Amino acid sequence: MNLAAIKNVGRPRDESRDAAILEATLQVLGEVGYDRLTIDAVAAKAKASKATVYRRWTGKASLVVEAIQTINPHKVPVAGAEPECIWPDTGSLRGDLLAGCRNFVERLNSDEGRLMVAVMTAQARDPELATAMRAATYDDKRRSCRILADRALARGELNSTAGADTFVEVLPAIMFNRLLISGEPFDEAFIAHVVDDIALPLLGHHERAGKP
Amino acid sequence: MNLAAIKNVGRPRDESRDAAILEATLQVLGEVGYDRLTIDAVAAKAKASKATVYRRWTGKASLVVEAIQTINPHKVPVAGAEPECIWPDTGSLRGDLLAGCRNFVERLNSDEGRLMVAVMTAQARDPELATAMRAATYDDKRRSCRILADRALARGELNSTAGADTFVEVLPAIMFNRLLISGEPFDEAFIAHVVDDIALPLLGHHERAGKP
Amino acid sequence: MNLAAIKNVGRPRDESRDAAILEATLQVLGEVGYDRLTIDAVAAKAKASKATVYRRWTGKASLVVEAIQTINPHKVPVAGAEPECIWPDTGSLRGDLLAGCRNFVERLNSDEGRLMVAVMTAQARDPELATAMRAATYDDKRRSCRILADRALARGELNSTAGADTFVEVLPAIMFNRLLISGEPFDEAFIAHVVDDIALPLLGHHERAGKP
Amino acid sequence: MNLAAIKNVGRPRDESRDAAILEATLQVLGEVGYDRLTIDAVAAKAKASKATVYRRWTGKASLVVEAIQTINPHKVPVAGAEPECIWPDTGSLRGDLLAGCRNFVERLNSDEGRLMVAVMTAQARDPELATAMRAATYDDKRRSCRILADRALARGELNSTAGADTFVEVLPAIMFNRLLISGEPFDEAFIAHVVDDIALPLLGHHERAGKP
DNA sequence: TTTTAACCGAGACGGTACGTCACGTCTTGTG
DNA sequence: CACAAGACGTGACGTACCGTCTCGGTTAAAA
Repeated sequence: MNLAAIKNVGRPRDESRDAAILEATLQVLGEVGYDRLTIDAVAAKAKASKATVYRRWTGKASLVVEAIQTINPHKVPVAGAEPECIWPDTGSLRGDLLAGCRNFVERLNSDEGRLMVAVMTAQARDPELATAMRAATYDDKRRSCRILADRALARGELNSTAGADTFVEVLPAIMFNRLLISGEPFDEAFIAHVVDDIALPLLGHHERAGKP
Repeated sequence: MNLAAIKNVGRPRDESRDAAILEATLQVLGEVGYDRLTIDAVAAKAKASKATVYRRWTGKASLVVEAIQTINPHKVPVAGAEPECIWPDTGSLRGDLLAGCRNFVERLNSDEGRLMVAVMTAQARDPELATAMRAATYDDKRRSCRILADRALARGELNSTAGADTFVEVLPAIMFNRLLISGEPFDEAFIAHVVDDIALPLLGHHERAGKP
Repeated sequence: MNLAAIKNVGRPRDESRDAAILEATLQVLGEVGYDRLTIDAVAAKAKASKATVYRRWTGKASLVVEAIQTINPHKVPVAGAEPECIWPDTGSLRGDLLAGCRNFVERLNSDEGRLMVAVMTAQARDPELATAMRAATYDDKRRSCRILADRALARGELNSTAGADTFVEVLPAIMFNRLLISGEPFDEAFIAHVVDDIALPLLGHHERAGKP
Repeated sequence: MNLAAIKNVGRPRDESRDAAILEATLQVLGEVGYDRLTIDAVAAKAKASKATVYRRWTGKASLVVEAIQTINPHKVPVAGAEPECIWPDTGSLRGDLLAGCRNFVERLNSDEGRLMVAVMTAQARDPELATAMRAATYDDKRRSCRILADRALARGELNSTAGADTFVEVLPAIMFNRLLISGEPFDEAFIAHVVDDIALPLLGHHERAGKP
């Protein structure tokens, strides 16, 4: 695909330009949103040229996707590497769920949330882009949920894996639905609701320690 | 606001133009998607002028929203009117759920599904579009779910409304998540899974007639 | 070719834009020359959009040619109209020649000369453009020379048309050669040289009144 | 200015690159003309790098000029050397003129003519290019004309140098005018016309041997 | 019946961003 | 050092839509 990359001839790409352009992309994205983001603005902010941008990315969509991915680079799974869980182990299932949801909600309430929304909306246009976005957000969420369920099984808090699959399926759906469709806010009450009314029942964990 | 409408002078609008333009909008939307849809293309296909389009709609978003709404016009609740449920009453909760999900899935697997994806994914860019789309799709789904739960309560199949709210929240989320994010297909197995593993447990309906 | 022009439908072109754009073209041409002239600069100066420029002209070349032509619009012969001679009748052949050459030289030494040079150089690229430029400059010059020769014949200063053709051929060649190739200046000495050493001999007019 | 040339250190320039690049320049020039000729295209065709081109020439203009000059390298006068006339000595003025014009016309009708047109028309944009082109084509022509006139004087065919200067001025002008402006073809009739109706009269040679 | 005012189609208008291309320079690895 | 390869910043290109604005020509209610 790229002769220079294979044969190692010619002036090598200045990798620092990638970083500068992606950084500029995130800035512009935060300032004006996906729709009003222009390649010219990104290039100007990165003190790069449009040609350099187009040499590396096919257009606005792929540029923005990669920019988003740089926020949590560890979330993109490396082939063969052990999936990394970004959610802390608190010692109990309910504690893990609350901590995990809080962690996710925190990120969604920050710039990253707005950026995710901006890019999510672009995925229908480009299947490749959809796959990349899904890996960076949705699949990552599912992996984290799976790890939480496994921890609870290991602790003996759950006695069957039956509900785990459903939980892994439903929780991210609830989260992204609120983010992308209903648009309702993420607050502490919502977190408690998701954990106690949705996650724990689906997991078959009926003794609620923290909600007598 | 509209002198002609008030004073009733001048040439009246040709209402047939609305239909032609909305029809053209749906065609273009299906052909190239929301992003590549242009007002010029819609006007050309409808043999209308751009001025006529802009006389009636403020821009692409509102035009597309109204076009989408024409697909299931009865779903847009008229103020003061009783919300209409498009899901049939089969006599049992599980039957209602299966029938309702099948109905929805059928629509998603048709052109309407593609159109919804096209527009849904664009809603983050335009709050007005988001609200309109939500009313036409998501809120409608929630209404239908609510009615199903109420029917079951009336039949005595449920003895508490506790799970109903959660059910109303989760089921549409699952559906839209699959449509917009995971992209997995909608098939009969998925419908059964949603009904038996998610909906009924959340509703607190543990006796499953069809799944002993 | 142009539906609007034929069927007279749609918003008619604002002819005043043509004038503004051509005027702006001449200004920019004078300021930075043909090579550094950009369509953007012309459009900006004319307070027009690039689309408007490209709607009327195919590119820089044709735009500039037409702009040049506006300088001496009377020189473009109207079909069927009598060719108009821009050179004055002084009463004698030598006087006519001196006056005619002075008139031409005067124009070449003004902005028009620079503009002509600028555009002449573009003609090799575009045959159509070459034809237009030739009509506006070279053919016009030949016409004027022909009229001068006819006047002299009518006055009895010449007794044969033999030299007239050659004169009509040579004099413009000498002029344009100096303008485009040798680049030597046009001064009074050059004019006298052309008239007395080239034009009159070729015309077979050997009695030189003013040069005993 | 050039350390390597002075100190004779480092890798010496590969002189064969010059030839390859100039050859490629002529090819590209013939294929697409001066305006569409790009340094990238030349470098690619010569399998050279742009850096190598720019190391030797300042830009498109000087590159093309030198390429053109390679066509008739003997025409570029070496300082101090006797100017060389490329027109044969036939023994008579009229014979010399016919032979000289035929020689020139022959070259103009070949590739060289097209190249000259391509570059000539671009010279107004670049004074350096203009000077170089003039030396390679126009001045060369004038030199040849001067030599022809001198031969005739030596033979006694002319008895005054008065017309020689005018002849030297007019003949190249007629030639280049036809090539660059009027675009009329060069044929045998034109050659005879130029010799008998323009050149010989201006030279004051009224006995025409070959045209009784 | 005439007037009036808004409608209609077509399409020109000033803008803005697009993605491409060529420029002349710079930066690698290899000889 | 020269060289091939090719990335770099720059800036113009010509195109495509945007939303607005004129045109000439209906169309129907008001005068």
